[in-house]
Amino acid sequence: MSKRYLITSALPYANGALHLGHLAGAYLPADIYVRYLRLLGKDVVWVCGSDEHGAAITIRAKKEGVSPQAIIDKYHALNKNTFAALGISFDYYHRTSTPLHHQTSQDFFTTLYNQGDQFDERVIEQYYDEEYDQFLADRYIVGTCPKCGHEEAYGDQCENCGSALSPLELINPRSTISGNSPVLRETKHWYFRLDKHEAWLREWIAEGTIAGVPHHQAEQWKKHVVGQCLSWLDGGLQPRSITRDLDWGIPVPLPEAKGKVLYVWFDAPIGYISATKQWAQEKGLNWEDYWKGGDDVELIHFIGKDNIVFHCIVFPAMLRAHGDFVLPRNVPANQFLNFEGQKFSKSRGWGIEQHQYLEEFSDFPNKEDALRYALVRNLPENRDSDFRWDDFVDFYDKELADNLGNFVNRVLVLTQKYYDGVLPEVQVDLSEELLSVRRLVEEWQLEIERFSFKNAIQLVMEISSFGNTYLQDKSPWAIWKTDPDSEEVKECMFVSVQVVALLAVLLEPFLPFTAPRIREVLGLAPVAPGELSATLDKVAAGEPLLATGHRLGEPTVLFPKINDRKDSSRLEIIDRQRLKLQEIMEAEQPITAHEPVKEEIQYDDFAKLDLRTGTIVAAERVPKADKLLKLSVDLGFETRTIVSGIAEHYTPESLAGKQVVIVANLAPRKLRGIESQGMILLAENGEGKLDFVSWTAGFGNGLVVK
RNA sequence: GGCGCGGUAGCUCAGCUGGUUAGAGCGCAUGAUUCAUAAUCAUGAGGUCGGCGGUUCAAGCCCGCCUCGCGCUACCA
Repeated sequence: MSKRYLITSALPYANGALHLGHLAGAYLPADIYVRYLRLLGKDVVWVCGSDEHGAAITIRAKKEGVSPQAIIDKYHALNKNTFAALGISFDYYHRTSTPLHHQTSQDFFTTLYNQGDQFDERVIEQYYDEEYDQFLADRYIVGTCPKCGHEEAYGDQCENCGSALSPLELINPRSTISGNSPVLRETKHWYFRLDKHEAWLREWIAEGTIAGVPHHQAEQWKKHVVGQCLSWLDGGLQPRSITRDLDWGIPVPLPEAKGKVLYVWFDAPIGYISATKQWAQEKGLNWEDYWKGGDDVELIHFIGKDNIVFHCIVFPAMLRAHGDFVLPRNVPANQFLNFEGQKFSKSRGWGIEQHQYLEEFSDFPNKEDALRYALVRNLPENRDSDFRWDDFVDFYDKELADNLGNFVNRVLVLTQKYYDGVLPEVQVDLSEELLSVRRLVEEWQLEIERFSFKNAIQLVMEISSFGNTYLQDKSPWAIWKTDPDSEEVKECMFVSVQVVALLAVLLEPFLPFTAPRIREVLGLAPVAPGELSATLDKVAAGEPLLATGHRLGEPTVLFPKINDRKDSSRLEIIDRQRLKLQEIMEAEQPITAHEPVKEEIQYDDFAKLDLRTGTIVAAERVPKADKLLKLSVDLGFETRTIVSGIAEHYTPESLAGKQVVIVANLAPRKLRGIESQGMILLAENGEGKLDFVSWTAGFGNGLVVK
């Protein structure tokens, strides 16, 4: 029996939009993996959906004066549509507010409850709002933080100092519903006996075995995942409360639990199950084949690192407590993506949300794949990484346009020119010509199966690079000039076209918008499920992907460059983003205006510097450089040529006669082919403006500054 | 405070179980080339692998201490 793959991505919480960090964390990697599996013709289902319960949603609804239902409807639709627009190809995007999910969660609870030993009942004291006659969830209580004195700390956390709190710790607690001081009252809650699962969980995570029976290869899990889990287990597992006094959520299915709902963290992962049920129902399949198929099922959870403990400890414990369910074979959690060096922050406006990207880049060609590529190239697979617009531009221009796009284009153009787009007949041993490509493809497959998508996409680019190098080595254009019937040229073009055809398949998981366009210019239909298997076989056997006589389509530009001399429109889109960030930074400047003073040095360190007075006698722009000016500085005893990166701040004409201070003993350095013999001193303020360190005219050139 | 993960070329990052001269891309320098989206190709410069100490015939990879970043988690109740 062949394996079935059950893939999940963390359910987005339906009270807000998702930013690029979320996309890079749990959705894009999963999409790549799932598309890869489908290309291999595997039996795979990928589920996700909106997580729509919890106090945060009711509070937000109250604040905005709308119903919780309105909130979740809005964000469910937004997130679902945005994912779809970015090519995130879930098999099912469900939601936890559906009756099916409620029923599934209640059944799950009841099963555990009926076992008798999975839950504890505890009566605890909790704050109660007497005016509104209800218990207050942690988030409904504010008060003064005992650690930092912040007066608006929530019952679960102080947003000022970040410390985790319990409502009982707050000084002067008040209800956010009535504003009154709440009173303590007894209430009953149910606790999941996580502690009873500690032993097998440790073995499962550390060894990858369950009661000695192999389940997965523990060393294939990411280090930070295993590390954090073992750290948690070492701290000892405690029974965990799974119910809340709240009116928004899934009612606890017990007669004595009126007014109580399942804690959102309990029902959310069950959402994976209900989503699969719904999908299977609509497909006429049996959901249990995927969740209860034992060793035939590969369950993979894609999440961000904030969710590790939940998906590696709590949810597996729930699944095993329930019985029959499979456990995740791997949880390839990603770390966090930062944005231009800082964390995404909605309140600061720092970062960009997925839907916002699509809107603001609406005029950017191939914007979906441009974003996907920038993110894959920089996935936080093993540590936090950083999204920068500079990288976005570089990846797009240097790799997508110059390497990949240009390769495809030159192959197509040459083949059209020489053979009217029809593949010539050749005698060529592809397994020999494409030996290195074959190795790269094998490596590519291994990397994907190790969840190393960053490596995998770079291997694809190496194949494209191989193509460029191959073309350059053969230089068919040189041969063709004298011998248009050359066998060598035919072979070269035939082989090159095979590489393009291969790229179109390998790229599909990463660039699902571009891959079909390449197929189109090759005269092929979009790639079909399972086609990768056949492709890999052909590559291994040295058989062509496109045969002699195949007719290619007309070449088109896949990626028009951002830095394009004739068309600045794409650069303008990027520049608007840069400007936005600059404005945020400037608005915040006054608070963090000064740079920290550097490490202490000794007098001798200072004495090494030879600073001299000088006068700029001539200045001119450096050709082909936006920022550089070539300056001639009179030091009295000699005139130095100094290249300085100030062209964006000063015109050459304004500089002649300017008194400056230079570093006279700095090692010379060539910039844009001109040797710069020193460095001009300037100060830079918080807004990036510059000013010269100067001296009074007439005092003298070449004098030592100390 | 404890624990986990990370700190590798100017920048962004690879380096699987310790093994000869530490890798890639970008940037920079030099040269070649012109089919192509001013694209491509070759060559080169550049690293005390966060710091100190230790184990080993041999350490970026192992151990200890320190330091910085990210995260988890406590305590002083």
